[in-house]
Amino acid sequence: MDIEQHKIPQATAKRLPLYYRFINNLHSQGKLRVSSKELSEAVKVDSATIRRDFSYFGALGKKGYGYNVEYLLSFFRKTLDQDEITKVALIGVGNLGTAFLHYNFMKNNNTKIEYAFDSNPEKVGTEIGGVPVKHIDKLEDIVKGDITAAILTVPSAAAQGITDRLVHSGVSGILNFTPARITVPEHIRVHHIDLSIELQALVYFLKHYPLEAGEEQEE
Amino acid sequence: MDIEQHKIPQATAKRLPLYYRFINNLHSQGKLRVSSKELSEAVKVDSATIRRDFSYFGALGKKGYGYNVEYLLSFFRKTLDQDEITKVALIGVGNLGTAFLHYNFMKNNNTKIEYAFDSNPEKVGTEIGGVPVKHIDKLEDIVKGDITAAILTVPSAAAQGITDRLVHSGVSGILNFTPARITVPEHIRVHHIDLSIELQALVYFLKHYPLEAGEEQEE
DNA sequence: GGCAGATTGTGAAAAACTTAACGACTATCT
DNA sequence: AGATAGTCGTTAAGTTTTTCACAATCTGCC
Repeated sequence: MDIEQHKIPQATAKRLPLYYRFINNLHSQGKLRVSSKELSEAVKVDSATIRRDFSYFGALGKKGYGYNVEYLLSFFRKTLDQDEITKVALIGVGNLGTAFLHYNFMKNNNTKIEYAFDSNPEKVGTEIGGVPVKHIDKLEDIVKGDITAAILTVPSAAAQGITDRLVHSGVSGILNFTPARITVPEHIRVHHIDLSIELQALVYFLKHYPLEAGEEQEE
Repeated sequence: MDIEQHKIPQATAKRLPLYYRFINNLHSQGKLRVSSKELSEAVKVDSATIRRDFSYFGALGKKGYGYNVEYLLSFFRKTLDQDEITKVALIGVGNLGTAFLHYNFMKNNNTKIEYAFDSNPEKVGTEIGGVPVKHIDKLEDIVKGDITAAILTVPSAAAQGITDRLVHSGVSGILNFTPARITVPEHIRVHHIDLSIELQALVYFLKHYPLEAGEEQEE
């Protein structure tokens, strides 16, 4: 089964959590069916792309009818949540880290932030958004063998050092919010999200790609 | 000149701010020249892609030599900063909003957050990261005609309402950090960044696309 | 039961993006 | 001066992603 999964395009994989959330919304609103066109308007993805994305998983809909929300939801739950919850650690309880901890993650979600780490003694020992804050010195002890992924919200000067310790403690993925581009062994996956770059890119697009009626938006 | 700019692929445009920052770093480290290979290792983008990206702007480098850091920097400054600074407003001074305000934006940057808005009377009137916090009721008065883009860091229930007010006040771009997919007229550009989806996508990739030696990383 | 209208799933084409490969050129070493 | 190693810009090939467009087929109504 894992072999076949490889046929799902990465672009599709990135949209799955988005679909999942909106289907969840529809379900809690009591909606029974939805068409690719409706969904398209809600998530801002072309309806043909949605149908194509869904089709990678087989025939989830019915012609002339659309998709059954209940069925779609249970399908996504099975596909995305897959067995067990992924345990995550968050490093760096500044403003950004705190924002993450307050996010209501467990809703519709296959991930749980188990621990946060910081070096500030005023924060260590407290609990934020239900997540205990540990001292950064304990990183290896606590993470080792138990945690799969890490969210990196430390100052960029500390990024590579903490990364090395995370890799050494066996995490397989890092969500890097620092401006530093961290270096990791080949088997570790890193996604970078850089707030400053996102803003600059938006501004560049505003200046150089003014939207005319009919042009579409992208992520 | 603006007409020709349209030939730059969007994928390239998104990488420009990243290149810009690293070239800046190199420059402040006193480095005089850099090759696409070196740069590739620093920013984690294939060296051929970098050469291709740069080439959209003409011949910036010298064969057998590489790129002159000083020249590259002045070129990017001209291209990205383009005349004047873009004025930005931030709506919602929660943890995420505060993180943004503390970001050192003006460094290497063509954008400035001029005002923040919130409804909390304890925050209104203060200044965070050098940015004055105004009451949300004043949004239209202050934004109108002066502000080009907005960063939306409000609770998702408020997202569409604030969006409508921003559009009405004449902003052309919105960086939306709420999980809601907002609806705007066609001439307004929206970039969505959804923290929860980023985490879920990372986890999905970890489970279904385990990295082997030789596979590459993407954003 | 039958028909009008709706909507999927997908083949095929187009578009967008990345990567490999190489000719042309530079710098430096001996 | 010639040899060597390094590097760009670009052509061409490859890959991935999006979009079009429509037959197949289901629903809902009469």
